[in-house]
This record gives sequence, C-alpha cells and structure tokens, in this order.
Amino acid sequence: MEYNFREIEQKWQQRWKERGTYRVEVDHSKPKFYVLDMFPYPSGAGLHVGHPLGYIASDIYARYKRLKGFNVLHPMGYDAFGLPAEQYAIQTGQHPAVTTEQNINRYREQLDKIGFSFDWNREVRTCDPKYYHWTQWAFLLMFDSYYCNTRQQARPIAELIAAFEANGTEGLDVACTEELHFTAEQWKAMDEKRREEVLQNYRLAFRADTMVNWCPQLGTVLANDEVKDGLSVRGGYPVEQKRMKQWLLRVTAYAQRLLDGLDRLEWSDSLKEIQRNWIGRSEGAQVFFPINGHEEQLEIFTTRPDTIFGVTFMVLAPEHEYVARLTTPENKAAVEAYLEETKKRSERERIAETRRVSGVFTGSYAVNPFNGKKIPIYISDYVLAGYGTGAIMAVPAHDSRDYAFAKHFELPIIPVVEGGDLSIESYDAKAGKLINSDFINGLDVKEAIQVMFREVEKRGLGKKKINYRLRDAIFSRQRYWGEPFPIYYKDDIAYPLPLDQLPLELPPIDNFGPTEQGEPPLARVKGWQTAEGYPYELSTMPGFAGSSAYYLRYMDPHNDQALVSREADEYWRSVDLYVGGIEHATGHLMYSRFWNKFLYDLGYVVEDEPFRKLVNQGMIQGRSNFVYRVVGTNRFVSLGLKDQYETQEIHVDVNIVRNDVLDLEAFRAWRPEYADAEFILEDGRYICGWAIEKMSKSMYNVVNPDYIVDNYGADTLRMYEMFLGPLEQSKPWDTNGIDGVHKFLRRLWRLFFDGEGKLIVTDDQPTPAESKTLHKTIKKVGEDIENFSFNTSISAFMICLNELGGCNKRQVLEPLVVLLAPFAPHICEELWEALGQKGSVCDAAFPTFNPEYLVENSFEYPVSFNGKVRFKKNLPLGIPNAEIEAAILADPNTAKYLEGKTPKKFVIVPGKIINVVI
RNA sequence: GCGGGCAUGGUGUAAUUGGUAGCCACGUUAGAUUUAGGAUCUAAUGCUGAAAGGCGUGGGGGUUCGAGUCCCUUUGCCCGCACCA
Repeated sequence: MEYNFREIEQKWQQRWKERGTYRVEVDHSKPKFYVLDMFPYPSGAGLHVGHPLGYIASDIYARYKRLKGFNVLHPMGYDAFGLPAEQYAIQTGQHPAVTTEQNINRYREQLDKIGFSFDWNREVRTCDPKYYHWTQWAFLLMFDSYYCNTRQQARPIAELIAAFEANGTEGLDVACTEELHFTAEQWKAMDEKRREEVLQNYRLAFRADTMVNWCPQLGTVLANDEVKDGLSVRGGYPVEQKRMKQWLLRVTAYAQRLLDGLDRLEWSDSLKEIQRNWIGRSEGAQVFFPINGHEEQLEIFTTRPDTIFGVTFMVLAPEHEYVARLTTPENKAAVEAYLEETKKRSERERIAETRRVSGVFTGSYAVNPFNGKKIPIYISDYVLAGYGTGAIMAVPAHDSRDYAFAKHFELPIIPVVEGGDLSIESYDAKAGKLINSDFINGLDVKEAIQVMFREVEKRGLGKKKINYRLRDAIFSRQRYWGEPFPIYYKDDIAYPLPLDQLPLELPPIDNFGPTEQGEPPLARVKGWQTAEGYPYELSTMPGFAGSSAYYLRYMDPHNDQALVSREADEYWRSVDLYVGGIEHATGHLMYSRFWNKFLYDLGYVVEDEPFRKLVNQGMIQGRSNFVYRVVGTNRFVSLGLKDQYETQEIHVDVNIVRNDVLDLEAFRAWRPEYADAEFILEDGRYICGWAIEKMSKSMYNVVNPDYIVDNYGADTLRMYEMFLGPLEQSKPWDTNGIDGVHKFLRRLWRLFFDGEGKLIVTDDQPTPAESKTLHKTIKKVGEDIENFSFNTSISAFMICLNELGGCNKRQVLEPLVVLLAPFAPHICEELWEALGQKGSVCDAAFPTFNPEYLVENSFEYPVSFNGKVRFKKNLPLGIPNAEIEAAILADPNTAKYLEGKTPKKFVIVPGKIINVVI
C-alpha cells in the first residue's frame, strides 16, 4: 500500500481536534515556552504559499520544544480591523464584519489543512468587543498617566495633579509636548477647561493640534510607518501634510528605554539597527540666539556646537511659529509667496525635488551669542518643522545643505575646521583642528564639541540635549472599522468613559464613507453619545492598537476581569520566540514594545520587553512562467526556438506548468482565446520561460497552499517550504523540486510497509553503521532546529535515509519518527501508531544523542605547523589537543619528518599516529 | 548621502566557522523495470580536456603552510533611513 497522505492527514487532523492534543494550560510542573507568530490580517485573497512559511518554522520549533519537555504556548488569532475590509465595504456596501468573518473562516480552513499545533481555544480577534475591551482599557490607562523622567516610568496623572497643586511645575522633569511653567497658585486659578488643556500636555494618550500625514483618498490620517515615499502603504495613495487635532500616544517618552532595551534582545542586528535608526538618537546642544529688536530668542538644536563661530545665517522651517513675527514689512510679500508655494508642494514632490535650493529672507537678524555678529534669518523648507526646534544655525563651511543654500544666496562661508576645499564642497567630517574660533582654536573637533557643551551651559545660552527622530504616534483614524475611543466630549473637553462601561461597542452602520462635511463615518450614527447625551469621539483607533498587546491576551484569552491575570502572566511572562516579517520593524514591533513597557510601569505585566527572541522569515517571491506567442498569430513557440520568431512574452498560470513544461491541454482550457492555440514544440514538449517576480494575481504566479496539500500533502508542503533555503532569506517559490521531499516521505513509508500495507518493521539489533547514522542525525537535527536551520535538518534526514538503505529495524525507526515529527507530524503520527505506540507522537521524548556511536577507528586531523604542531579544532575521543601534539613530537620519526615541511593532516588511530599527509 | 546585508554549478543551496569547495535536492543524460507513467531502481553530472592534467566560490590585491570564510579595494544587486541640523 502506497503512502496515502490524504487519508492520513485527514485522520490525524480529526483526531487532534477530538483529543484536544494542542490544548495547553498553566502547568507549574513543567518549564514554559511561548512560541508566537505575528497574527495575520485576513485578506480576501486567502493565503498563498508564502504566508505559512513563518508559521511552519514556528510550528516545528514549538513541536520540538514540546518533545523536549516544555509546556508550549502556541496560539493563533486574527488582526481583523483594518483598511482593506473597509475600502471593500465602501465599494460594495458589504459590512466589514461580514467580509472579515468570511475571510477568517477561509484562513482557518487553509491553516487547518497544514497541520499546525495551534491551541485554537486561545484564538483572539482584534475586532471582537471582548478583545477590544482591553485595547480601550489600555488607552484609558494611558490617558490617565504621565511619564516621569526622574523615575523613568509612567505614573498615574493624579500624582502630577498633586504636584501641580503643591508646587506648580517647579522641580518637575516629565515628558511633555512643550515646556510649561506655572506656579501652584496659577494652577489653582485655572478653570476646568484650562486645566485639561494643560494636562493634555502631559498625558501619555493625548489630543493635540499637530502636523499629520493626511491621505485624502483614504479619508484618514496615517502614522509615519504607514507612509512610504509619500504614499500610503495600504493602497498607495498620495499623502499630504496637514495640521489637525488628533489623538496621539506619547511614544517619545520611551525613546531612550526603547533604545536601551534592544541590547538585551535576541533580534537580528539588522532589525535592531532599523529600530535604532527610527528612534534616531542624537546628542547635541540647545542654543538660544538673541534676535535684534525682539524679546524672544531663537532656539536651535545642533550636533556641532564646535562650528558656532562659522555661523553665517539662520534658517527657520516655513511652519515655524516665529515666521510671521520676524518677517519685516518690506519682506512680507516675498515671504508669504514662499509660504504659499511650499504649502502647495506635496510631500511627494518635496521628496522628488530633494536638494532643490529654495528660501526667502525674513528681514530680521539674530546675534551670534559667542561673537556678537549680526546674522540674517532665512526661511527654507530644507529645515523641517518636525525635527529639533524647526530652526537651525547654518554653518555653510561644514554642512553640505547649508553650503548649497549659501552658494545660492551668495552668503559668506567661514571655515572653522581645517581640511577640505571649500571652493568645491563643504567639509562635513568630524575631524580636524578648529580655526577662526576664538577660545577653541587649535582644538580637535571632538574635544571642541565637549568644550562647547560646557561653555554653552556655563554662559546660560542653552544646554546639552538629546534629540530623537522618533515622533509621537498619531492614534486616531477618521475611519469606521476600528476600535471606538472610550471618550466623550463635554464643552469640547475630552472625558474618559468609566472603566465599567467598557467595551464601548462599534455601532452598526450602512454607509461607510465620510460624511458630506468630511467627518468620519461614525458621525452618521444617531445616538453615538453617552446616556446623558454627550457625543462620543468620532474617529477610531489605528491598526496597530489591536496588535500591540495581543500576545498578552493569548495567555488568558477568556478573562473578563483583566487583560491577563497575574497568575497567567507570571507563568507565561513574555514571548520566547516570535516569528514574523521584517515589515513590522518600525510599526508593530515599536508600538508593542512601548505598550508593554507602559503596562510594565504600572505593574500590569511582569516583563519589560515583550519579545525575547525574534526571527524574521524571508519573503517568498513568485516564479512566473511565460509562453511566447508569435506576433499576430495564435501560435506559441517553445523557449529554445523563440529567437527564430518575432514573439510576445505572455504570463502563463504557473499551475498549468510543470518543471517548465507547459500542459498543452490545460493551456487550451485556460482561456477561451487559447482554445485553438497551436504550438511549436522542441523535443515534443513546450518549454516555458521563467522569471522571479512578486507573487501576485496579475503575474499568474500565485501558488495556493491548498493546491500543494491536495497534490502532495501537508507534510510535503511543510518540509518543502523549509527545504527551500534559509528561513530568514527571501527566495522564490518553485514547485519544481517538491518531488524531492515527497519522494523522501514515500521512501520512509516503504521502510515500514510492504506493497500490501503489512508492517515489515523488525526487532533486529541495528548494526554499528546504522546506529552511527541514527545518532549523527539526532545530533545534527537537534542542533539545526536550535539554530533555525531547518533546510539543513531536512538534508540531514535525506542523508540518513540514503545511508540507512533498506534498514527497517524498530530501534532505528522509532527514534527517527519522533525526530521527524515536528516537520511532518501527520505521517509520523501514523507511523508511531503503526509501531504500536499509544498516544500522540507529540508527547514522545526527543531522542537522546549518544556520542559513543560516533566514535571511529581513525581520524584525519587538520593541523598547522610552524615549529610547533597546532590543531585547528578540538578533536573527538575526548583527548586534549595538547596531548596529541606531545605524542606527535615525541615520536622521533615524525618529528624528523616534520622538519622543513608542512603537514596537512595526520591520520590518527586513537593513541597512535599512523600517517602524515603532506 | 548615511547605515545594514548579499554574491558559490543549469536551479535552490551546503561547507564541521580558516582545513579535500559543491553536501542534500531539483534538473539533465544513460541504463534497468514496466502495457503505461508526472512510478520505482542504478549510474553519471562544476567548467575544460580523449586522457593525464588544468581552471574554478562577482573582479583586483593582501594576510596565512592553507581563504568561499579574515583584511583592503572594486563592481553588481537587495533592504532600511533620508534636506534629521
């Protein structure tokens, strides 16, 4: 009887479900291990073969850990709020809840076919009110907290209010939108509205008037990580900058901790680097420049205070608050024209026109506080309102952008660091001796920076300051399909809903677009207000809200008293292994860390970081196939002969091509226009061309995992996806080649059963060679799984089978089945049962490796010799290298032989050298 | 521009981490078996050459007894950030 994967897989998936094989509970008698996949957004297109890659890897690891005796938490759920379902709803009128439900069911069906060890009892859906109850809860907690820089943690806002009442802002070091100063008396004199405005300056979830990424086509604002190259990540629509009142999360309060935390994480260097980059810490000085004829001073941030004697002009961002104030009457027209012009340029145009020099003079002058020189103040859009203070001191000699600006406006360029040729370009390097710089002349740049930090503070001109590129996260979306804010308004003051009224459920709606007045869809809902008639917030939370703490919810998914119970959290703690795509580097992975640290500060979770180890699986690209139509005909010419004709390359569905050979009948049936296609064949076959492209419908290169499961089985799919190459590497899917692993499973099957399906496993003792093969495989596979090198472990299985030949001895096959079970669970369950074992192979113990079986009679040892014999690695047999070295040199013949020669290898029998190979 | 990564047969890849380059598969070729095969088994398969041999890890240089691996340089590709002061 042949290996019938369809029957076997169905049978075991059914049994796993009935027996609850993958259910897991807190069990203090076992060590825990938490393996998590980034939960999917259930899109309408269903899964393609690339999606399960990470799930398969994590499943193998989870199953392996279970064999190793761990209590493994391995849950799955759905990130179910989001733009695509809502866009679809706007187009079709179908409620997103309905399409989302359909998509989830489809995903579940596809996932089930692959045989994952998920505990589905713990499934979460972000759009479920029982789930988003806790998203709203966390938001209210943030609303009710501020960040104390002194203690480096979030604290209840009540403590801040108490401090205001006692001393005003005196002596406070807290995270805020802008530095405020007031006394206790002033605080007490404020009315409720004014007080709330002040508190918004400190709350961790707060409302502010801010520059946002506005996407008109989507009708909503977007976070920075949702915008790429001036286009929305979802949909690819243009995004513009706009000032709007929005909810934000004060992520910047955590910038330093988010940065420091990275050092303790087992994440790839590249991913950590992306996060460091995104946080963008830079050390510099805040310096105040007096302005001629004005009370105010101009605050700037610079990382190069050493170049302050080279300042020849100042530049403000067009949005800077001083712009109007500093513009003199005679320059007013020019400035206004410039502001108008920059406002019109979209983000996208600005990126495209990078380095186009433009700007305008305000007519005002600042004074260099170090030498009293008068310096003109300009406005230019090369200075960004969002970074630093939105104003800079320009040093054209040592900054390329300032240099370009100075050249364009014919402003003076004063060198203050030796080196470079200023007639060609600015000298930006942080190296050289200072010149033209008064008391820092002769110092090295690095020294000079430190001296200036001290000098700026000593003279009261400013202070040393750390600046971050990280921005506070814009937290509202003018959309329907998201978590409603548990916020209502009275007198335009935002009030939190009492916790016992959570969840605030999303009301039904039938028109999903914005209103005629441009308000969010929730404005259409009559009665979207509290019992007392106060209106609720109209926007909803962004996609990352629901995904920021879902890993905590899996620990205790049915708890209606808390996000997670203390008991569950103390047992499961944090995710030991997180597998997912690198595309979440600056979004989800940043917000989750922030969210977790916040909950940690307030004592709701016990771990400071959510994801201890993280593995990024590579993307699976498509491998497209082409046919070549002879231009103007319905004849198709095979790849090798196409150069003899004038042809047109046409994508052909990869599912009707096998090993690049086209299935002619299937092709004729594919599309009506090809029904009477003719073919010019080579060697009786039609060979298709191919290319690596993104996997997408339009390229006809999408391979559905269902198709692979139906034709080869889930076990083959699982193994082949791993065999394709290193997990973290991007690689194309190529169904050619899947026969290799499928053949492996069939050969394995035939070791157990004869043609009639009779078990042919014997109880004979294995030979030393067979034992050696087995233990070599146990060692290799164990190490490879630990290193996430699944492709090489599959090679190891194949080598094992090749070496075993037809060995069908129980003592070899039994451990092998357990070893293979994480990769191919269905067939291994079947074989395990056939061997007469009770229970699931999932509950077996990972076979123990016995090094004795690997001992050989002789070894070849690579050495180096330069007067002394040196072994390049540790030798087997437990003999110390030094002992063997001594033995070699003690042998007079060998020692003589070695003189003037360089041996490559020694062939050694334990205890005795028998040969030296030159 | 700054930062990170990659480059090995016709293809995907492997290399005990500085020690016989190409494991394991796919594909290809030949043979066996079969009514048939998208089945099974056997053998060959980096390039070149009849062979002996020579050449070979993007290019150039270096360190080393020895380099796919380390260093310098260069080319090409991928990713992240980007007028970030």
